[in-house]
Amino acid sequence: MATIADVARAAGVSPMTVSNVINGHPHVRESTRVKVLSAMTALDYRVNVAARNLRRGRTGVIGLAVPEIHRPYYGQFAAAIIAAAQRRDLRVSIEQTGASRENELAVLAVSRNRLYDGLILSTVGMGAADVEHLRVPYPVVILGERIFQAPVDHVAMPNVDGARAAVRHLVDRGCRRIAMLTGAETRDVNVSRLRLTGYRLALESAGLAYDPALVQRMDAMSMAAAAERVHTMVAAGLDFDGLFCLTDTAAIGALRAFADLGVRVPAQVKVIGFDSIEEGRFTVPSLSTIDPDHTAMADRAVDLLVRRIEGDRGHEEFVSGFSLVARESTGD
Amino acid sequence: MATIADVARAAGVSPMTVSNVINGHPHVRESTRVKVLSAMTALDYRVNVAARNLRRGRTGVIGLAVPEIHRPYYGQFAAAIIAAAQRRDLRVSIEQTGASRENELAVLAVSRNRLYDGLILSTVGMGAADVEHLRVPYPVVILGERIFQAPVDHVAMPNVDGARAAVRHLVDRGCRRIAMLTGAETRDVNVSRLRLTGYRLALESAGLAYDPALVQRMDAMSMAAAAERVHTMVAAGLDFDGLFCLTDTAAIGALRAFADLGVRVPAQVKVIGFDSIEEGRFTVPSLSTIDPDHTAMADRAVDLLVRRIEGDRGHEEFVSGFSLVARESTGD
DNA sequence: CCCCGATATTGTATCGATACAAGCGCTGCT
DNA sequence: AGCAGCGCTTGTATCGATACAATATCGGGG
Repeated sequence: MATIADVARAAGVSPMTVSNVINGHPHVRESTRVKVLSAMTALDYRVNVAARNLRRGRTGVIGLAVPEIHRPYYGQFAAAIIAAAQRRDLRVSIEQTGASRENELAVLAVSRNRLYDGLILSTVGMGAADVEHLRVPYPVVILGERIFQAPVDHVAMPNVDGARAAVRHLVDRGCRRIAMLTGAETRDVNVSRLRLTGYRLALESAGLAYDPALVQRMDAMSMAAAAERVHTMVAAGLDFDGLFCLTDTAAIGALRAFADLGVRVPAQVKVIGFDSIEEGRFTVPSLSTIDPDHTAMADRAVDLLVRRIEGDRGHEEFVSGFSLVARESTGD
Repeated sequence: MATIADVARAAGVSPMTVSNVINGHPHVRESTRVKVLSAMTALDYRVNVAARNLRRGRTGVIGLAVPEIHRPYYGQFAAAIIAAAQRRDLRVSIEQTGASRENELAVLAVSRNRLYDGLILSTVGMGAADVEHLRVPYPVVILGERIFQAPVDHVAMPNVDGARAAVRHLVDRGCRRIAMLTGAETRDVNVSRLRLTGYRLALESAGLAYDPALVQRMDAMSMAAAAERVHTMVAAGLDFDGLFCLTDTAAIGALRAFADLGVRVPAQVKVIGFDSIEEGRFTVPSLSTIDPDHTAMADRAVDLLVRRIEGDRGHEEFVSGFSLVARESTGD
C-alpha cells in the first residue's frame, strides 16, 4: 500500500506538499497539485485513516447507542442520524444496549477509548442516580428527557404535550374510559412517566376521572407483549372505549389483539399510538399517532454533537415539536 | 489524557511492560501487573485506539452497507450483524446506500481508506458488469446473490427454493391464478429474477400456465408502492386468487390495499411474502411468509469476514436454509 | 559456587499523516 | 541594486502504542 512518502517521491515533492494537496491547502501551485494528484492516481494512494486520526486526535466517527436497531422507531431514527452525519462527513457506528442500564454505562465507558469523536446515547435504562457517569471527557448528546443534571446536551421528545394531545384526540372522538398501555413503574422520570403525565393532564382538562385500573403497565414495549396484555384486559372484562399506547409498536400489537378478539376498532375501541413509525400507515385499521418529527430530532442531535466536538462549551436542550396524525384507528 | 508512557513512569516500569499488561502478555510477574494496573486506575488511563490501529494495522470495526437501515428487513439483519460482531469484539459502522449502484461503489471505494477491517455489502444496485469493482485489497462479504465472478465471499438467501415453496403453498391452498409483485426487470440476475424463477418453477410443477400479465413489476419495494399497485391491479379487473410478494414489506402494503378495496384475505385472495419480518406476525390478517433464517445469515457473514480478516485466502458461498411460515393470509 | 535455560523486562524503531516554523524564490517597490 | 512581502515548499518532530530483538533476572542442577 502506497504511503504519502511514496507519493511524494513519485511526484518529486516533499510529503508535506502531498498532505497539503490532500487537505486542500490554499498555497499549492496548480502545476504541483497536478503532479501530486497524478502520482496519487498512479500509485492508487489511499489515506491511512488511523494515522490521520492519531495525528489529528479525531476519528470522524460518532457513536450511536440505541436499545435495538431493529425496532422500527430506532431504525427510523438511526437512518435519520446516519443521513445527517453523512452530510457532515461523519460516519456512524451503532451499538445496541438492549435498553439495559449496564450496557448503556458500558458504552459510555468504552467511548472513552477515543473510538468516537462523540456519542449520541439513547438512555432508557439509566436513571438520575447515574448522573456521574455522564461526566465524561468527550461530547455526548442524550436522546431522551432532561432527567440528568449533568451538563450534556439533550434532544427530547414532546412527551407530555404529545401524550396530552393524543388523549385529547380520543376524548374529542367521544371516548370516556380511556386506557393506557405503558411501561413499568420506575423511580426515575422516564418516557412512560412523562407520557402518563400527559395522559392525566388530558383527562383532567376533559373532566374525566383518573382510574388506575385503566393504566396497564408492561415490562417490554413489544408488539407481542402488547397483544398479550390486551387479551388479558379484555378477558378480565375491563371496560374501556379508548386506548393510548406508549408507542406505535405496542399499538400495532394491540390492534392485532383486538382483531383476534373480534373487538372492532374504532367502533368499539379507538386506538392511538406515539412515534409515527411508517408501519402505522399500513395497518388495518391504519394507526392514529403523534409524530414527534424525528428527522428534526436527528438533525439537531448531530448538530449539537458536532458543535460540542468543535469545542463549544455551552449545552442545551432541544424539545422537538409534534403533530397529531389522525387515521382510521380513531375514526368514527 | 494519560498515555502509556505516563502510566509507565507512575508504575516505575517501561512503556513496553504496560503494553504487555494491557494485552495480557503471559510473562509478566504478578506483582508488576498489580503495580501497572493500579497506576492505570490512578491515572484513569484509556488506550488510544487510533494509535493502536496505526501500529496494528487493524481498526476493530467492520462496515455494513445496506440500502436503508429503517426498512424492517435490513434493520433486523443489521441487529443480527451487530450482535454477531459484538460477540467477536468488533464494532459495526453502518452506511446507507439507498440501493443505488453509485453509492454501493462509493462505499467500496471509501473502505479502501482502511476505515474498516472489512466490509459486508448488501448489493442491490450493482450488477455483473461491476465485478471489477469488487476486486479490492480488503475483505468483503457480499450479501446477496452469487452473481459475481469475483473472489469474494457470498451469503445468499434461498431465493429460488424459497419462492418456489411460497408459491407451492399458495397452490396447495387452492390458488390457481397466482400473481407476483416483484421488482423492475433488469439485465442482471438479482433477487427479483431469482424469486421469479422460483415462482415459474412452482407454477410449472403444479401444471399451471405462466401468465405475464400476473407478474407486476414495481420500481420500489415499499409498502406504499405495493399498496398503490394492488389498487391498480384490482381496478383494472385483473383476475387472481393468490399473490406472492417479493418482500414482506410489499406484502404489508398489499394487505392494506385489499382492506381498502374490501377484498377479503384469505377468502378471496391469499397472500404470502418473503423475509419473515416481525411485523408480519401482527398484521391483520397475519402474514404467511418464507423465513430465510437471517440470524444464521448474519452469523455466517460475520464469520466469513472475520476469517478473511485473519488471512484465510479461500472464499465461499453460503446459502441459508428457509422455512415456510403459514399464517392467516393463506388460511382457509 | 557457577552456569544454564526459562522467565521477566526493556530500548528503539516504526506505523503514516500532519503541525509548526522555517526556508526558498519571486515580484515589485523605492 | 536592495529589500520587504508574498506565495509556495520543505525538514523535523510528533501523535501513542506495539514488534522485535536484546538484555536482565531468577531458580535450580552440576
